[in-house]
Amino acid sequence: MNIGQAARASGVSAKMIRYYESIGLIQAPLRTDSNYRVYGNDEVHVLRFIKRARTLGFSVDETATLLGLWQDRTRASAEVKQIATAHIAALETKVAELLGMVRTLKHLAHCCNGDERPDCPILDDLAGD
Amino acid sequence: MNIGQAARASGVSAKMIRYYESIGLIQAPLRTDSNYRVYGNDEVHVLRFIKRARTLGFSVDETATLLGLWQDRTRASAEVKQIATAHIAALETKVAELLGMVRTLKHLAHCCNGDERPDCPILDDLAGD
DNA sequence: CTTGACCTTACCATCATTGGAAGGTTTACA
DNA sequence: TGTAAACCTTCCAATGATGGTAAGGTCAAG
Repeated sequence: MNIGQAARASGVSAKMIRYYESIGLIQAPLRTDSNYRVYGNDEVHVLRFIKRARTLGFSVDETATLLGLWQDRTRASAEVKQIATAHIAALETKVAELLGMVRTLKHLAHCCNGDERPDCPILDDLAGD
Repeated sequence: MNIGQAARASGVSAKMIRYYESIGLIQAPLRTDSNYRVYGNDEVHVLRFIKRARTLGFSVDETATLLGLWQDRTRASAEVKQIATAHIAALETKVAELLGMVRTLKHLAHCCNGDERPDCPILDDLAGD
């Protein structure tokens, strides 16, 4: 399988596959005589694992750790759960932050006439008035 | 006022003040004979405006637009409200995305024993099993 | 045999921010 | 007056994850 086919099969772009290889997240695959990377089903499986982890918001570093645990048949599920739980907490912190912004902005937008007049509580707030 | 004092007065780091100047978000200030930047209260006010806009999650580009509107006394508040409203929508989209991740992860974490055994529904999900 | 679709490496850009190095200036204190 | 600390200056590099592009080699179908 060429890198393009592996990309289509995994949902990870060829560009990112090369990048993941360059940072050591995945192993360098064998090459053909003409220097093309060659992938098999196992590699695609790994790429899909990575894709899914990234989709769930895990950083590449966390993904590397999860990948290591996945490939370690003697891992304790507690370790995985701990990473997931910490990630959930980080996501919830982020959500709370964003909701704080939303709350403030909604209040300001609600107070703003939004017409042709220049008076604008949104700008007043930004200016600290 | 030196850049360090302006930084302390505005909450924007000296580093970022120089950066904002370099990208044209703020005007280049006067300099002393020894080439030090000199700021006054107006400049600090602008920096605080920028700081507040960034805190509310506006991009630097959006901040530049808001700054322009702030300094245009004939602006229509509708224009500002439109930007704020669009930004609220973007934030809410992001929140929904994150909450989707949280929902999935909580479900998986709930199903995972989190003990010394290797069986782990979290990894199984990531692997696509 | 040519054409188009692939592959390769090697850069550059994004976005906002931080860090550091190397060197000049100002201030405070002995 | 000397000096050391705390400033300031510019320039360059890195972050994280990805997209883009350019220059060149390869493969497969017509």
